[in-house]
Amino acid sequence: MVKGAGVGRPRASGAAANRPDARQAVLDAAGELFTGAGYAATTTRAIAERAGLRQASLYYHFPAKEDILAALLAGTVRPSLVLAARLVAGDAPVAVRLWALAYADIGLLGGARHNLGALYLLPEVGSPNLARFRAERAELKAAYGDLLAAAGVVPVAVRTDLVFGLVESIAVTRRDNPELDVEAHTREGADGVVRLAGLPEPTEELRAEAHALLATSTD
Amino acid sequence: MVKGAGVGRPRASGAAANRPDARQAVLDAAGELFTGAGYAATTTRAIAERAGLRQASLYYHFPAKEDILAALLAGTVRPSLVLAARLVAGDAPVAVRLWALAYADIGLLGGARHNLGALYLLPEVGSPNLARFRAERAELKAAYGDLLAAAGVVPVAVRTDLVFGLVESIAVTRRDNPELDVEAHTREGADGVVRLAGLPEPTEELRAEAHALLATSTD
DNA sequence: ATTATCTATAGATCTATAGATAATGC
DNA sequence: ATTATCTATAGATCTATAGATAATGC
Repeated sequence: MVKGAGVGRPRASGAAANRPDARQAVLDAAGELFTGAGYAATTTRAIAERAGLRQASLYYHFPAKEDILAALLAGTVRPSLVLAARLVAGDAPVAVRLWALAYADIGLLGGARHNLGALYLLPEVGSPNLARFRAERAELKAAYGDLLAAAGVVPVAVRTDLVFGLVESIAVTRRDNPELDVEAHTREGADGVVRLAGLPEPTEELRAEAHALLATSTD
Repeated sequence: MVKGAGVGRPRASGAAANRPDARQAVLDAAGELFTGAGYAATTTRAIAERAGLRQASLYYHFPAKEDILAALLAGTVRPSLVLAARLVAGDAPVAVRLWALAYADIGLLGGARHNLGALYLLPEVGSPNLARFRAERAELKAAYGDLLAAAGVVPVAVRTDLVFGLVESIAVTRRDNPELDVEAHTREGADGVVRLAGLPEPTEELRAEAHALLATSTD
Protein backbone atom coordinates (compact mmCIF):
# COMPACT_ATOMS: atom_id res chain seq x y z
CA MET A 1 0.00 0.00 0.00
CA VAL A 2 1.30 3.40 -0.89
CA LYS A 3 -1.17 4.97 1.52
CA GLY A 4 0.06 3.31 4.70
CA ALA A 5 -1.85 4.22 7.82
CA GLY A 6 0.76 6.08 9.80
CA VAL A 7 3.78 6.51 7.61
CA GLY A 8 5.85 9.63 8.17
CA ARG A 9 6.57 11.71 11.18
CA PRO A 10 3.50 12.16 13.43
CA ARG A 11 1.76 15.51 13.51
CA ALA A 12 2.58 17.97 16.23
CA SER A 13 -1.11 18.71 16.77
CA GLY A 14 -3.00 16.31 18.98
CA ALA A 15 -4.63 14.76 15.92
CA ALA A 16 -1.60 12.62 15.38
CA ALA A 17 -3.35 9.33 14.78
CA ASN A 18 -6.42 10.35 12.77
CA ARG A 19 -5.10 11.57 9.44
CA PRO A 20 -7.29 10.02 6.80
CA ASP A 21 -5.99 12.28 4.06
CA ALA A 22 -4.01 15.40 4.77
CA ARG A 23 -4.48 16.71 1.26
CA GLN A 24 -8.25 16.55 1.60
CA ALA A 25 -8.11 18.21 5.01
CA VAL A 26 -6.14 21.05 3.48
CA LEU A 27 -8.71 21.46 0.70
CA ASP A 28 -11.57 21.49 3.18
CA ALA A 29 -9.88 24.10 5.32
CA ALA A 30 -8.97 26.24 2.33
CA GLY A 31 -12.51 25.94 0.95
CA GLU A 32 -13.94 27.37 4.11
CA LEU A 33 -11.40 30.15 4.47
CA PHE A 34 -11.18 31.19 0.82
CA THR A 35 -14.95 31.41 0.47
CA GLY A 36 -15.25 33.33 3.73
CA ALA A 37 -12.32 35.71 3.75
CA GLY A 38 -11.03 35.49 0.20
CA TYR A 39 -7.77 34.19 -1.20
CA ALA A 40 -5.28 36.95 -0.46
CA ALA A 41 -6.59 37.53 3.06
CA THR A 42 -6.28 33.84 3.94
CA THR A 43 -2.82 32.90 5.17
CA THR A 44 -1.19 29.55 4.63
CA ARG A 45 -0.80 29.42 8.38
CA ALA A 46 -4.56 29.69 8.90
CA ILE A 47 -5.20 26.91 6.39
CA ALA A 48 -2.64 24.66 8.02
CA GLU A 49 -3.94 25.30 11.51
CA ARG A 50 -7.46 24.35 10.53
CA ALA A 51 -6.23 21.27 8.71
CA GLY A 52 -4.26 20.16 11.77
CA LEU A 53 -0.70 20.52 10.57
CA ARG A 54 2.10 23.07 10.46
CA GLN A 55 2.30 25.85 7.93
CA ALA A 56 5.32 24.47 6.10
CA SER A 57 3.76 21.02 5.77
CA LEU A 58 1.27 22.36 3.23
CA TYR A 59 4.10 22.49 0.75
CA TYR A 60 4.52 18.75 0.83
CA HIS A 61 1.05 18.45 -0.74
CA PHE A 62 0.88 21.56 -2.93
CA PRO A 63 3.74 23.34 -4.67
CA ALA A 64 2.29 26.78 -3.92
CA LYS A 65 -0.69 28.47 -2.32
CA GLU A 66 -2.32 29.13 -5.66
CA ASP A 67 -2.38 25.42 -6.45
CA ILE A 68 -4.74 24.89 -3.53
CA LEU A 69 -7.16 27.34 -5.10
CA ALA A 70 -6.72 25.69 -8.50
CA ALA A 71 -7.61 22.28 -7.05
CA LEU A 72 -10.76 23.66 -5.42
CA LEU A 73 -11.88 25.40 -8.60
CA ALA A 74 -11.35 22.31 -10.71
CA GLY A 75 -13.48 20.23 -8.37
CA THR A 76 -16.44 22.58 -8.58
CA VAL A 77 -16.76 23.22 -12.30
CA ARG A 78 -16.02 19.71 -13.65
CA PRO A 79 -19.17 17.87 -12.51
CA SER A 80 -21.39 20.51 -14.16
CA LEU A 81 -19.27 20.39 -17.28
CA VAL A 82 -19.63 16.63 -17.61
CA LEU A 83 -23.39 16.90 -17.28
CA ALA A 84 -23.57 19.79 -19.73
CA ALA A 85 -21.75 17.81 -22.41
CA ARG A 86 -24.23 14.98 -22.03
CA LEU A 87 -27.25 17.27 -22.19
CA VAL A 88 -26.05 19.25 -25.20
CA ALA A 89 -25.71 15.96 -27.10
CA GLY A 90 -29.06 14.64 -25.84
CA ASP A 91 -32.34 14.35 -27.71
CA ALA A 92 -34.94 15.34 -25.13
CA PRO A 93 -36.86 18.58 -25.84
CA VAL A 94 -34.44 21.48 -25.51
CA ALA A 95 -36.43 23.28 -22.79
CA VAL A 96 -36.26 20.10 -20.71
CA ARG A 97 -32.50 19.86 -21.16
CA LEU A 98 -32.02 23.53 -20.30
CA TRP A 99 -34.13 23.20 -17.17
CA ALA A 100 -32.21 20.08 -16.16
CA LEU A 101 -28.81 21.72 -16.62
CA ALA A 102 -29.79 24.80 -14.67
CA TYR A 103 -31.35 22.73 -11.91
CA ALA A 104 -28.31 20.49 -11.52
CA ASP A 105 -25.83 23.34 -11.78
CA ILE A 106 -27.54 25.58 -9.24
CA GLY A 107 -28.02 22.57 -6.99
CA LEU A 108 -24.32 21.72 -7.09
CA LEU A 109 -23.31 25.30 -6.29
CA GLY A 110 -25.94 25.62 -3.60
CA GLY A 111 -25.36 22.24 -2.00
CA ALA A 112 -21.58 22.23 -1.91
CA ARG A 113 -20.02 22.57 1.46
CA HIS A 114 -18.65 26.11 2.08
CA ASN A 115 -20.31 27.97 -0.81
CA LEU A 116 -17.57 27.05 -3.26
CA GLY A 117 -19.34 29.02 -6.00
CA ALA A 118 -18.05 32.13 -4.23
CA LEU A 119 -14.60 31.12 -5.43
CA TYR A 120 -15.67 32.10 -8.95
CA LEU A 121 -16.08 35.65 -7.68
CA LEU A 122 -12.56 36.00 -6.36
CA PRO A 123 -10.43 38.43 -8.32
CA GLU A 124 -7.63 35.89 -8.25
CA VAL A 125 -9.37 33.70 -10.84
CA GLY A 126 -7.84 36.07 -13.38
CA SER A 127 -4.40 34.73 -12.52
CA PRO A 128 -2.45 33.12 -15.40
CA ASN A 129 -2.09 29.94 -13.34
CA LEU A 130 -5.85 29.47 -13.29
CA ALA A 131 -6.39 29.56 -17.06
CA ARG A 132 -7.49 25.94 -16.96
CA PHE A 133 -10.40 26.76 -14.69
CA ARG A 134 -11.39 29.76 -16.75
CA ALA A 135 -11.43 27.65 -19.89
CA GLU A 136 -13.64 25.00 -18.29
CA ARG A 137 -16.05 27.60 -16.98
CA ALA A 138 -16.20 29.17 -20.46
CA GLU A 139 -16.99 25.72 -21.85
CA LEU A 140 -19.87 25.37 -19.41
CA LYS A 141 -21.19 28.76 -20.42
CA ALA A 142 -20.91 27.76 -24.07
CA ALA A 143 -23.06 24.72 -23.32
CA TYR A 144 -25.83 27.02 -22.04
CA GLY A 145 -25.38 29.02 -25.23
CA ASP A 146 -25.72 25.89 -27.37
CA LEU A 147 -28.98 24.95 -25.68
CA LEU A 148 -30.37 28.47 -26.06
CA ALA A 149 -29.38 28.54 -29.72
CA ALA A 150 -31.06 25.17 -30.27
CA ALA A 151 -34.21 26.61 -28.70
CA GLY A 152 -34.13 29.47 -31.18
CA VAL A 153 -33.52 32.14 -28.55
CA VAL A 154 -32.43 35.54 -29.89
CA PRO A 155 -30.31 37.46 -29.25
CA VAL A 156 -28.46 34.38 -28.08
CA ALA A 157 -25.23 35.97 -26.81
CA VAL A 158 -26.85 38.47 -24.47
CA ARG A 159 -29.35 35.96 -23.17
CA THR A 160 -26.57 33.46 -22.52
CA ASP A 161 -24.78 36.08 -20.42
CA LEU A 162 -27.97 36.69 -18.45
CA VAL A 163 -28.81 33.02 -17.96
CA PHE A 164 -25.31 32.14 -16.84
CA GLY A 165 -25.29 35.15 -14.54
CA LEU A 166 -28.56 34.04 -12.99
CA VAL A 167 -27.27 30.50 -12.41
CA GLU A 168 -24.07 31.66 -10.75
CA SER A 169 -25.84 34.32 -8.72
CA ILE A 170 -26.70 31.67 -6.16
CA ALA A 171 -23.20 32.15 -4.78
CA VAL A 172 -23.92 35.76 -3.88
CA THR A 173 -27.41 34.96 -2.61
CA ARG A 174 -26.04 32.23 -0.42
CA ARG A 175 -23.31 34.47 0.93
CA ASP A 176 -25.92 37.08 1.85
CA ASN A 177 -28.11 34.48 3.50
CA PRO A 178 -26.42 31.29 4.68
CA GLU A 179 -29.81 29.97 5.82
CA LEU A 180 -31.04 29.95 2.22
CA ASP A 181 -33.61 27.29 1.30
CA VAL A 182 -31.43 25.78 -1.39
CA GLU A 183 -34.02 23.39 -2.83
CA ALA A 184 -36.62 26.13 -3.31
CA HIS A 185 -34.04 28.46 -4.80
CA THR A 186 -32.82 25.76 -7.16
CA ARG A 187 -36.27 24.86 -8.47
CA GLU A 188 -37.32 28.49 -8.87
CA GLY A 189 -33.94 29.28 -10.40
CA ALA A 190 -34.35 26.61 -13.06
CA ASP A 191 -37.85 27.89 -13.81
CA GLY A 192 -36.37 31.37 -13.98
CA VAL A 193 -33.74 30.33 -16.50
CA VAL A 194 -36.44 29.03 -18.84
CA ARG A 195 -38.51 32.19 -18.41
CA LEU A 196 -35.53 34.46 -18.75
CA ALA A 197 -34.66 32.76 -22.02
CA GLY A 198 -38.10 33.71 -23.29
CA LEU A 199 -39.33 30.13 -23.63
CA PRO A 200 -42.87 29.06 -22.65
CA GLU A 201 -43.64 28.95 -18.93
CA PRO A 202 -42.28 25.67 -17.52
CA THR A 203 -44.92 23.03 -16.77
CA GLU A 204 -44.93 20.36 -14.12
CA GLU A 205 -44.53 17.82 -16.90
CA LEU A 206 -41.37 19.53 -18.13
CA ARG A 207 -39.88 19.44 -14.64
CA ALA A 208 -40.71 15.75 -14.28
CA GLU A 209 -39.05 14.96 -17.60
CA ALA A 210 -35.96 16.90 -16.57
CA HIS A 211 -35.74 15.08 -13.27
CA ALA A 212 -36.01 11.77 -15.12
CA LEU A 213 -33.18 12.86 -17.38
CA LEU A 214 -30.99 13.70 -14.42
CA ALA A 215 -31.77 10.45 -12.67
CA THR A 216 -30.07 8.52 -15.47
CA SER A 217 -26.75 10.30 -14.90
CA THR A 218 -25.05 7.41 -13.13
CA ASP A 219 -25.78 4.85 -15.88
CA MET B 1 -11.02 79.47 -0.20
CA VAL B 2 -10.33 76.38 1.78
CA LYS B 3 -9.34 74.56 -1.41
CA GLY B 4 -6.38 76.79 -2.37
CA ALA B 5 -4.68 75.85 -5.59
CA GLY B 6 -1.25 74.85 -4.36
CA VAL B 7 -1.33 74.82 -0.60
CA GLY B 8 0.88 72.32 1.13
CA ARG B 9 4.17 70.77 0.24
CA PRO B 10 4.43 69.95 -3.49
CA ARG B 11 4.28 66.34 -4.58
CA ALA B 12 7.47 64.44 -5.16
CA SER B 13 6.07 62.96 -8.38
CA GLY B 14 6.38 65.09 -11.49
CA ALA B 15 2.71 65.95 -11.25
CA ALA B 16 3.43 68.64 -8.72
CA ALA B 17 1.27 71.38 -10.17
CA ASN B 18 -1.82 69.49 -11.39
CA ARG B 19 -3.54 68.23 -8.29
CA PRO B 20 -7.21 68.99 -8.78
CA ASP B 21 -8.28 66.77 -5.92
CA ALA B 22 -5.99 64.25 -4.33
CA ARG B 23 -8.83 62.49 -2.57
CA GLN B 24 -10.62 61.86 -5.85
CA ALA B 25 -7.41 60.69 -7.49
CA VAL B 26 -6.99 58.16 -4.70
CA LEU B 27 -10.55 56.91 -5.15
CA ASP B 28 -10.07 56.55 -8.90
CA ALA B 29 -6.85 54.63 -8.44
CA ALA B 30 -8.33 52.40 -5.77
CA GLY B 31 -11.43 51.77 -7.89
CA GLU B 32 -9.33 50.43 -10.70
CA LEU B 33 -7.05 48.34 -8.51
CA PHE B 34 -9.69 46.95 -6.14
CA THR B 35 -11.96 45.89 -9.01
CA GLY B 36 -9.07 44.32 -10.89
CA ALA B 37 -6.94 42.66 -8.23
CA GLY B 38 -9.19 42.75 -5.19
CA TYR B 39 -8.85 44.54 -1.89
CA ALA B 40 -6.32 42.48 0.03
CA ALA B 41 -4.05 42.04 -2.97
CA THR B 42 -3.93 45.78 -3.65
CA THR B 43 -1.26 47.56 -1.61
CA THR B 44 -1.56 51.10 -0.35
CA ARG B 45 1.68 51.74 -2.19
CA ALA B 46 0.14 50.74 -5.52
CA ILE B 47 -2.85 53.01 -4.93
CA ALA B 48 -0.63 55.94 -4.02
CA GLU B 49 1.65 55.44 -7.00
CA ARG B 50 -1.25 55.48 -9.41
CA ALA B 51 -2.72 58.54 -7.72
CA GLY B 52 0.61 60.37 -7.97
CA LEU B 53 1.63 60.65 -4.36
CA ARG B 54 3.58 58.76 -1.72
CA GLN B 55 2.23 55.81 0.20
CA ALA B 56 2.07 57.59 3.54
CA SER B 57 0.21 60.58 2.07
CA LEU B 58 -2.91 58.46 1.64
CA TYR B 59 -3.37 58.65 5.36
CA TYR B 60 -3.91 62.39 5.25
CA HIS B 61 -7.11 61.75 3.27
CA PHE B 62 -8.30 58.44 4.72
CA PRO B 63 -7.81 57.11 8.24
CA ALA B 64 -7.25 53.56 7.02
CA LYS B 65 -7.17 51.47 3.88
CA GLU B 66 -10.64 50.12 4.52
CA ASP B 67 -12.12 53.61 4.50
CA ILE B 68 -11.11 53.95 0.86
CA LEU B 69 -13.18 50.88 0.05
CA ALA B 70 -16.07 52.19 2.15
CA ALA B 71 -16.09 55.46 0.22
CA LEU B 72 -16.17 53.64 -3.12
CA LEU B 73 -18.99 51.35 -2.03
CA ALA B 74 -21.10 54.23 -0.75
CA GLY B 75 -20.77 56.04 -4.06
CA THR B 76 -22.05 53.11 -6.08
CA VAL B 77 -25.12 51.98 -4.15
CA ARG B 78 -26.59 55.39 -3.20
CA PRO B 79 -27.75 56.62 -6.61
CA SER B 80 -29.71 53.40 -7.18
CA LEU B 81 -31.14 53.60 -3.71
CA VAL B 82 -32.43 57.14 -4.24
CA LEU B 83 -34.12 56.10 -7.46
CA ALA B 84 -35.58 52.98 -5.87
CA ALA B 85 -37.21 54.98 -3.10
CA ARG B 86 -38.85 57.25 -5.67
CA LEU B 87 -40.10 54.32 -7.76
CA VAL B 88 -41.48 52.34 -4.85
CA ALA B 89 -43.57 55.36 -3.87
CA GLY B 90 -44.63 56.07 -7.48
CA ASP B 91 -47.98 55.42 -9.10
CA ALA B 92 -47.08 54.20 -12.59
CA PRO B 93 -47.98 50.56 -13.36
CA VAL B 94 -45.79 48.33 -11.26
CA ALA B 95 -44.25 46.46 -14.21
CA VAL B 96 -43.15 49.81 -15.61
CA ARG B 97 -41.54 50.81 -12.34
CA LEU B 98 -39.80 47.46 -12.01
CA TRP B 99 -38.44 47.67 -15.54
CA ALA B 100 -37.27 51.23 -14.90
CA LEU B 101 -35.45 50.33 -11.69
CA ALA B 102 -33.71 47.35 -13.25
CA TYR B 103 -32.76 49.34 -16.34
CA ALA B 104 -31.29 52.21 -14.34
CA ASP B 105 -29.56 49.96 -11.83
CA ILE B 106 -27.93 47.71 -14.42
CA GLY B 107 -26.98 50.78 -16.42
CA LEU B 108 -25.26 52.39 -13.46
CA LEU B 109 -23.31 49.23 -12.67
CA GLY B 110 -22.46 48.67 -16.31
CA GLY B 111 -21.55 52.23 -17.14
CA ALA B 112 -19.44 53.08 -14.11
CA ARG B 113 -15.78 53.44 -14.69
CA HIS B 114 -13.78 50.41 -13.52
CA ASN B 115 -16.63 47.94 -13.02
CA LEU B 116 -17.35 49.12 -9.52
CA GLY B 117 -20.10 46.52 -9.18
CA ALA B 118 -17.31 43.99 -8.78
CA LEU B 119 -16.64 45.57 -5.39
CA TYR B 120 -19.88 43.99 -4.16
CA LEU B 121 -18.30 40.60 -4.81
CA LEU B 122 -15.23 41.17 -2.64
CA PRO B 123 -15.17 39.04 0.49
CA GLU B 124 -14.15 42.13 2.44
CA VAL B 125 -17.68 43.58 2.24
CA GLY B 126 -18.40 41.30 5.20
CA SER B 127 -16.14 43.45 7.37
CA PRO B 128 -17.78 45.09 10.39
CA ASN B 129 -16.61 48.50 9.16
CA LEU B 130 -18.69 48.15 6.02
CA ALA B 131 -22.02 47.52 7.73
CA ARG B 132 -23.33 50.81 6.36
CA PHE B 133 -22.87 49.65 2.79
CA ARG B 134 -24.43 46.29 3.49
CA ALA B 135 -27.47 47.97 5.02
CA GLU B 136 -27.93 50.25 2.00
CA ARG B 137 -27.60 47.35 -0.40
CA ALA B 138 -30.16 45.40 1.64
CA GLU B 139 -32.48 48.41 1.37
CA LEU B 140 -32.11 48.41 -2.40
CA LYS B 141 -32.91 44.72 -2.51
CA ALA B 142 -35.95 45.33 -0.32
CA ALA B 143 -37.17 47.89 -2.86
CA TYR B 144 -37.10 45.21 -5.56
CA GLY B 145 -39.03 43.01 -3.16
CA ASP B 146 -41.64 45.71 -2.59
CA LEU B 147 -42.22 46.11 -6.30
CA LEU B 148 -42.52 42.36 -6.81
CA ALA B 149 -44.96 42.08 -3.92
CA ALA B 150 -47.04 44.91 -5.37
CA ALA B 151 -47.14 43.02 -8.66
CA GLY B 152 -48.50 39.97 -6.85
CA VAL B 153 -45.45 37.83 -7.56
CA VAL B 154 -45.22 34.61 -5.50
CA PRO B 155 -43.13 33.29 -3.93
CA VAL B 156 -41.85 36.81 -3.44
CA ALA B 157 -38.73 36.13 -1.33
CA VAL B 158 -37.15 33.62 -3.69
CA ARG B 159 -37.99 35.66 -6.78
CA THR B 160 -36.51 38.75 -5.16
CA ASP B 161 -33.28 36.84 -4.60
CA LEU B 162 -33.24 35.78 -8.25
CA VAL B 163 -34.10 39.21 -9.63
CA PHE B 164 -31.49 40.96 -7.51
CA GLY B 165 -28.95 38.32 -8.47
CA LEU B 166 -29.69 38.85 -12.13
CA VAL B 167 -29.28 42.62 -11.82
CA GLU B 168 -25.95 42.40 -10.02
CA SER B 169 -24.68 39.66 -12.32
CA ILE B 170 -23.62 42.34 -14.77
CA ALA B 171 -20.52 42.80 -12.65
CA VAL B 172 -19.40 39.23 -13.34
CA THR B 173 -20.42 39.41 -17.00
CA ARG B 174 -18.47 42.60 -17.43
CA ARG B 175 -15.43 41.18 -15.73
CA ASP B 176 -15.52 38.18 -18.06
CA ASN B 177 -15.92 40.41 -21.10
CA PRO B 178 -14.75 44.01 -20.76
CA GLU B 179 -15.94 44.68 -24.33
CA LEU B 180 -19.54 44.02 -23.29
CA ASP B 181 -22.24 45.93 -25.15
CA VAL B 182 -23.60 47.57 -22.01
CA GLU B 183 -26.67 49.16 -23.58
CA ALA B 184 -27.86 45.89 -25.11
CA HIS B 185 -27.18 44.01 -21.90
CA THR B 186 -29.02 46.63 -19.87
CA ARG B 187 -32.15 46.60 -22.04
CA GLU B 188 -32.25 42.82 -22.25
CA GLY B 189 -31.51 42.60 -18.55
CA ALA B 190 -34.46 44.80 -17.65
CA ASP B 191 -36.69 42.71 -19.94
CA GLY B 192 -35.28 39.64 -18.25
CA VAL B 193 -36.15 40.93 -14.79
CA VAL B 194 -39.78 41.32 -15.80
CA ARG B 195 -39.85 37.87 -17.39
CA LEU B 196 -38.03 36.28 -14.49
CA ALA B 197 -40.60 37.72 -12.11
CA GLY B 198 -43.29 35.92 -14.10
CA LEU B 199 -45.00 39.10 -15.32
CA PRO B 200 -46.32 39.46 -18.87
CA GLU B 201 -43.75 39.84 -21.64
CA PRO B 202 -42.58 43.49 -21.69
CA THR B 203 -43.96 45.54 -24.59
CA GLU B 204 -42.38 48.45 -26.41
CA GLU B 205 -44.98 50.66 -24.79
CA LEU B 206 -43.92 49.54 -21.33
CA ARG B 207 -40.30 50.35 -22.11
CA ALA B 208 -41.25 53.80 -23.42
CA GLU B 209 -43.22 54.53 -20.26
CA ALA B 210 -40.31 53.44 -18.11
CA HIS B 211 -37.90 55.66 -20.02
CA ALA B 212 -40.26 58.59 -19.56
CA LEU B 213 -40.37 57.89 -15.85
CA LEU B 214 -36.58 57.88 -15.66
CA ALA B 215 -36.29 61.09 -17.67
CA THR B 216 -38.08 62.97 -14.90
CA SER B 217 -35.46 62.05 -12.33
CA THR B 218 -33.69 65.43 -12.27
CA ASP B 219 -36.87 67.43 -11.60
C1' DA C 1 14.80 3.54 2.25
C1' DT C 2 10.75 6.02 1.94
C1' DT C 3 7.26 8.95 3.60
C1' DA C 4 5.14 12.73 5.87
C1' DT C 5 5.83 15.58 8.89
C1' DC C 6 8.46 19.02 11.89
C1' DT C 7 11.50 23.35 13.37
C1' DA C 8 13.76 27.34 12.02
C1' DT C 9 14.35 31.07 9.19
C1' DA C 10 15.55 34.03 5.00
C1' DG C 11 13.87 37.55 2.43
C1' DA C 12 10.32 40.26 1.12
C1' DT C 13 6.83 42.59 2.02
C1' DC C 14 2.83 45.77 4.07
C1' DT C 15 0.18 49.14 7.05
C1' DA C 16 0.32 52.90 9.77
C1' DT C 17 2.75 56.39 12.63
C1' DA C 18 6.26 60.07 13.83
C1' DG C 19 8.12 63.97 12.69
C1' DA C 20 10.12 67.10 9.08
C1' DT C 21 9.28 70.20 5.20
C1' DA C 22 7.67 73.29 1.54
C1' DA C 23 4.06 75.58 -0.07
C1' DT C 24 0.19 79.42 0.74
C1' DG C 25 -2.45 82.77 3.69
C1' DC C 26 -2.92 86.21 7.13
C1' DA D 1 -0.38 79.43 11.12
C1' DT D 2 -2.32 76.15 8.26
C1' DT D 3 -2.22 72.76 4.78
C1' DA D 4 -0.72 68.90 2.21
C1' DT D 5 2.71 66.62 1.38
C1' DC D 6 7.32 64.18 2.21
C1' DT D 7 11.09 60.78 4.33
C1' DA D 8 12.05 57.23 7.37
C1' DT D 9 10.85 53.42 9.91
C1' DA D 10 8.71 50.34 13.59
C1' DG D 11 6.46 46.28 14.08
C1' DA D 12 4.07 42.77 12.23
C1' DT D 13 3.45 39.85 9.16
C1' DC D 14 3.62 36.14 5.07
C1' DT D 15 5.36 32.64 1.61
C1' DA D 16 8.45 29.33 0.60
C1' DT D 17 12.85 26.78 1.36
C1' DA D 18 16.50 24.09 3.96
C1' DG D 19 17.41 20.59 6.54
C1' DA D 20 16.20 17.55 10.59
C1' DT D 21 13.26 13.91 12.45
C1' DA D 22 10.06 10.14 13.58
C1' DA D 23 7.26 7.00 11.81
C1' DT D 24 6.63 2.54 8.62
C1' DG D 25 8.34 -0.95 5.15
C1' DC D 26 11.63 -3.99 3.22
